[in-house]
Amino acid sequence: MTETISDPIDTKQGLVTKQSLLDAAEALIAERGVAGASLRAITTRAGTNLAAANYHFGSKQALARAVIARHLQPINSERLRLLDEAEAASGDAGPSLETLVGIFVGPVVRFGRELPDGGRHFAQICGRAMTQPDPMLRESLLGELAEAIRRFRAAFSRALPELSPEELLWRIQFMVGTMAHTIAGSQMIEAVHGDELDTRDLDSLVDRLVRFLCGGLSAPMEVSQS
Amino acid sequence: MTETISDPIDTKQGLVTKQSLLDAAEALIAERGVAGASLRAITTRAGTNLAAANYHFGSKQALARAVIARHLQPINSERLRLLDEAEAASGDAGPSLETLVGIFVGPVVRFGRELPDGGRHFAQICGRAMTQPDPMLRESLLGELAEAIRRFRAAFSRALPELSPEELLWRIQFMVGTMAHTIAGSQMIEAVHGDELDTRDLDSLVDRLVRFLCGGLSAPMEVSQS
DNA sequence: GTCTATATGGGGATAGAC
DNA sequence: GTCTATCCCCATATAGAC
Repeated sequence: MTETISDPIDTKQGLVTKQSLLDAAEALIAERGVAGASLRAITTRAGTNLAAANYHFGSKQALARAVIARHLQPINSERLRLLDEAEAASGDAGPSLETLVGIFVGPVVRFGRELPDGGRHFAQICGRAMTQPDPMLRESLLGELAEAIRRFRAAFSRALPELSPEELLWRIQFMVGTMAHTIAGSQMIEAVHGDELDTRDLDSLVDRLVRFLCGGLSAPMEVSQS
Repeated sequence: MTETISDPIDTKQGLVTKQSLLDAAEALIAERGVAGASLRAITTRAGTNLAAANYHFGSKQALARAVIARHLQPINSERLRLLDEAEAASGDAGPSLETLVGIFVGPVVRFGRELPDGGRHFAQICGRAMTQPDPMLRESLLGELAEAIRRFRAAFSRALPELSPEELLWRIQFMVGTMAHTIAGSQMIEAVHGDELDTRDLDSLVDRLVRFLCGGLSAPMEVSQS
């Protein structure tokens, strides 16, 4: 029963501290923003101290980057894996628009399901990150996203052959914006419409988003006269 | 030629200082975010000092609120005025979907045209504000928006009678998100796609946005089998 | 790996002279 | 209305003992 607190065979305690810091940072950054979440508050919540955070991450900014990367990397891998599968299954025609949008949107919205907070904190941070003032954070996020965007751009261009490359790029931008704003938290919905909407039913949220985005992405270039 | 620097008949000098502070705050908040733009930096850029800012606005938060309200109020008045006009002109049927979306999106995107910076700073702040961590700022923005949202919700429900109230509300939320993210600045587009897109041609941007949003708002509830 | 204590700098707000 | 000087608090990061 030797209580090997810091057994050299593993660094279990170190990993636990790191995890606690990431969890605390995630919650506080979601609540107060990157600038508003002080290392003091984060380390207190994590049950450690300033020195530990700098020992494990080197700086506050690096901690913030780690918070984003921790979940975003698996999400993007999942997206690319699903895209590969769909492309293999669909032959020469390529996956349908609905399939592509579902693959792009689904993992982000649904990913947090098994997390203790349902992924709400991460989703909020991630949705805000793209318009974040701090350029380092933005670039860190965009770096993770770049490959996925390129892959999806090619796939969308097959599913929407009538769009010019420029128009397609704009529509992808609009799609990302819709998604980002949705997962960043619908403060507006709750504020303006009270509790009319259930923001917790993620499955039907994904369905609604996919419908809306498919309609927007496939909109005709000429305004209908109906 | 009595140089009445502080003539009691008007408070011109005070107004100039106030304006400079708003201009400086707008630029710096757009660049660095609310938390990142210190009053010291703002007042230096405005050519004054800390005390002046607190004299005119009372606090940093109030200054930030004033920055948003200064342009948002005219934008929302314009939106409501255009909506009134369109409703009067369209009779019982109500304005078309395209008309409504154009009225909702146009003023925000186009408003800054006559501003010295083309409205870019304000647009960026405004697009970020809805997902801002600071609750006071968010609520201030939502307060300005609430009436417009309610009016447009009623108008959209006439133009899209086949949608359930809940689905319509979600789609409005998606629309606002697309718009907010678009005006918040397309860091993504520039980062991922280089200079492939022209982010300065506001007229065609509005056209593209309206097309996309009309497609999304009017998307059928059942996924097409095509 | 973890902690206490501290170095160093910057923040918002205000008092009081002009 | 404007400014200088200052109060007081909080931030990040690190040194050095354990």
